[in-house]
Amino acid sequence: MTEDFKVNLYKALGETTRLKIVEILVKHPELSCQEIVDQLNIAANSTLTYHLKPLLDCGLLSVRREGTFRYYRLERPILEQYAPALLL
Amino acid sequence: MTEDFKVNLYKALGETTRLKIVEILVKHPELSCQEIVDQLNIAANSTLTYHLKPLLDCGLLSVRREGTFRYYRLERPILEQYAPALLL
DNA sequence: TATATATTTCAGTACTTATAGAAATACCGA
DNA sequence: TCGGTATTTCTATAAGTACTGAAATATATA
Repeated sequence: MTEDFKVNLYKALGETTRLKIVEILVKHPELSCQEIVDQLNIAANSTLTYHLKPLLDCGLLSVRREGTFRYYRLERPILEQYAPALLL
Repeated sequence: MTEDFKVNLYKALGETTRLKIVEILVKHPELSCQEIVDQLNIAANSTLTYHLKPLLDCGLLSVRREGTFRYYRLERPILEQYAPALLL
């Protein structure tokens, strides 16, 4: 496990919008892009895509495609290991 | 526990120099400013002071004064709760 | 094929952060 | 009080980040 991995993981969690995304996904098995945007204070879907990237890159989220939708879900074991306080 | 607290804590951990400070202090009971600088890739003490602030503000570090020295130590219970992987 | 919906990519901008050197502050011992 | 050491504050700058609207891409369906 490289040092950069941990920095990137905590950097991903250390931003208001991204932490909210994680907290929303703690409460739902999976959500589409639009369903997540609807629960955030952001004006553009492109902002969500921008924030999803670091969360996906460090393995905190994964994605499932279904038609034109993409459903995002939390990888709970990773969160459990690195930031268990967020699962409560 | 406010939302901002968690964001600030993970933001504090989500930066290379600050994560290194935490990892150094995992291995030592307490260290002075200069002792920490000597183990980091930074050229100025002012840079250390800059990084200590967010770590102190979120309660991950505490400080003890002794003469002209200040000794920094890790608040392990906080790290245990929010980022236990860093204690290993 | 054409249209509609969902999401991402692109380009620009405002804002924030990391770094450093110099000056200031704090404390100690001679 | 003076000189020395430890640390912080100040100021500036370069680099990185968050956000947006518009355009592009992808998929489903009529």
